[in-house]
Amino acid sequence: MRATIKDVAKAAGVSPSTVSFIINNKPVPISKDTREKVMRAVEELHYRPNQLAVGLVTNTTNTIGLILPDSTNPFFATLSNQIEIKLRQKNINVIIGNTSGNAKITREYLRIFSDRCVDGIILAQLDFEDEEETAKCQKLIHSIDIPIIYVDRVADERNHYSVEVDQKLIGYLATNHLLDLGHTRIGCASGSINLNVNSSRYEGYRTALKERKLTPDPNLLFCDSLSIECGIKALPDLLGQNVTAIFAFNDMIAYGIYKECRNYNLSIPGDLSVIGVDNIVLSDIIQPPLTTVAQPVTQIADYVVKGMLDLMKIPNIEFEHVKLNPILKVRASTMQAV
Amino acid sequence: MRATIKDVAKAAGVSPSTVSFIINNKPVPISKDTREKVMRAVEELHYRPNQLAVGLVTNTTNTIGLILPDSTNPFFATLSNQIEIKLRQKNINVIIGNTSGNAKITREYLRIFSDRCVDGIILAQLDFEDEEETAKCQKLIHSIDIPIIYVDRVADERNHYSVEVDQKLIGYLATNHLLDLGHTRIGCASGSINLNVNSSRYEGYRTALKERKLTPDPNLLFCDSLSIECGIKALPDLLGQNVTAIFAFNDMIAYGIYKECRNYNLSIPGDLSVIGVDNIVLSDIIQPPLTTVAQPVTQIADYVVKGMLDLMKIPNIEFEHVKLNPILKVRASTMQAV
DNA sequence: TTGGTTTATTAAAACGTTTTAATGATTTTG
DNA sequence: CAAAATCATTAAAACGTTTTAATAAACCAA
Repeated sequence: MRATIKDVAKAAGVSPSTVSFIINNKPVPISKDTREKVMRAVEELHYRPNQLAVGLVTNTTNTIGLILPDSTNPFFATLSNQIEIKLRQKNINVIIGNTSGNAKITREYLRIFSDRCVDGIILAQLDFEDEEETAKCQKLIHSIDIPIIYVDRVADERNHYSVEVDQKLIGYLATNHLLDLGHTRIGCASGSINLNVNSSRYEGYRTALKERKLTPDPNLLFCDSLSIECGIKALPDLLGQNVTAIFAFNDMIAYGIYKECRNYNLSIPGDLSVIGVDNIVLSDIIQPPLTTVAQPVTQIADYVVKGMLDLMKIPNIEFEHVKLNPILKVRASTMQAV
Repeated sequence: MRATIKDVAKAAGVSPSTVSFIINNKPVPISKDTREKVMRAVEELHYRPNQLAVGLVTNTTNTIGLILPDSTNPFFATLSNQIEIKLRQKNINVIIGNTSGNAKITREYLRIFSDRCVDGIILAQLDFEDEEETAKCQKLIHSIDIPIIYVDRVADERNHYSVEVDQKLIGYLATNHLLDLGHTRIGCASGSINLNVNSSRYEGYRTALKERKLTPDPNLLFCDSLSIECGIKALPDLLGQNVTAIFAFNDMIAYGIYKECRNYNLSIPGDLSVIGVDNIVLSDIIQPPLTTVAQPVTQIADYVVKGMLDLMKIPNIEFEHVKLNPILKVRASTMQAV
């Protein structure tokens, strides 16, 4: 049986209050003698406060909830890992909820985390196929009154603290790189275009084309999901449109294209240039190494954690909207158009 | 402000007990009328029970803690993802602790999870460099009296429920495959040999060699960590020993070897056969597709979840020790020795 | 000495639930 | 019709903490 504060109190011959004051270092005068007695009892009984009880009375749990689409995706895996490590140093624990990008599950986790009295929530996607669903989530977020930070996949709203990467710029950088290499028919392999991430990247793509007086061809946009399968499906479709390069909206999609290129006996970048987004660890290892637009994960995590700590201190602090810049990593999957 | 059970009781004109009985479907007679009044009040106030309070009195939190070395590693990412999804269906949440394979952090998480009254702990590594540290962990586990399941990286002990993959068989299968192809000087790129996973795999390797009357050469064992870096370091070392094939103790190590082979202008499998362990998603996409020994992640997760649910129902149920078989996936990174 | 501080400690309320035992009201039974 | 049984509801204790206000003892100044 776990020792309680009463057990400690009894063992030390003092009251529970005294024990509480001592273990929490409250600014209350305590005689040297009792302090020692209590500390000894704590040691001997291996006493540790029950965090449920502590949470109930203090109304803080030193826990934050992290809601993300898929921790299997290396980008989110790294992000959540970094967040966890940084928060642990502040004695804050992380509960994770994977939503598969599903609005219902997102709401479920919002409620669950709220029921558990987390001190804050980090939300990595609030933006769904169905606008109505998105609205429901927003409403819920508003009603559960917990500090919240949006990260990475940010909806268009200014009522929350947010940390994001400039998604348009991602599209712009990727497309510009391909244009610089002389490509003009550039396919896009995207996730659902109803999602902000994707539409923003696509917008960046269009901007880059227009700057060079090129007209974006809507047939060059293939939409599915941000996964390997998308790449596999996109390749034949886009080849049919005679593209010489593909802008994959993330590295996973690019991997799918790599895989399918083998079936078509196409060489990258000889027959097709490919550029991705995220700069997953393996993109440097895959053959040929993948040119990609990196999102500064560590920096994101830094800002998110900093923001969360601020928000926990001063709940109605003025919201910041951090926007970070992506970085183009040129490797060997893109080359001059012939 | 969140509504409490008292608020609901007041709104419905009944006592808190009545509300509690109703929302928890207790086998207590309740008039149709009050039931309706209460349900209406619950709806209107958006009442949801505070889980801290519930946990405090019921002594269950519907939470389990998952302790693993590194959720960034795709194998563990998939494992934890699967576990989370399956447990969510039983209304159980998962708290994750990443330890980086560090015994101190492991103990810290054990204590934290215990403080939070998790209903069970799934522990994916209990086996460290330093035996003393391992012992300390064991002792701690014993003292916090919470259902626990060991998974994947299991220490040599029979006092706990465990789910693991036959690690010796992994080594044996990998080595046998290379031997079948005519390789005889086979290097090993391993994580620390003091860890059970690695020593077992190495033992399987030795067994396979001996079965063919070959003497294992200790110089062919390179030890570092189960990461890309290990592969990068291992390659020059093992090439110095004139190996024709390398058994990488996981796929990440194999990726490191792939990467480094480019610097040495070596072709896989032409100049060097490589086999990995884990069958990470990307191993099928990397060029050449990696031959590897797969661990049945989904099955592991199934057994772990099943075991945990059993254990939560009957804490002193007889311990099971599930041992699953690995599966050899032959792809294109291994070929006949010349 | 008296009364005011300071020092050290504690009793008791509070946090939001569940659960046991008690209480009334109603119905059934003999 | 009284006693017993059933039905519907509630009061109060409990879970393990923190925190406020109260108490008691020791010290000090006038």
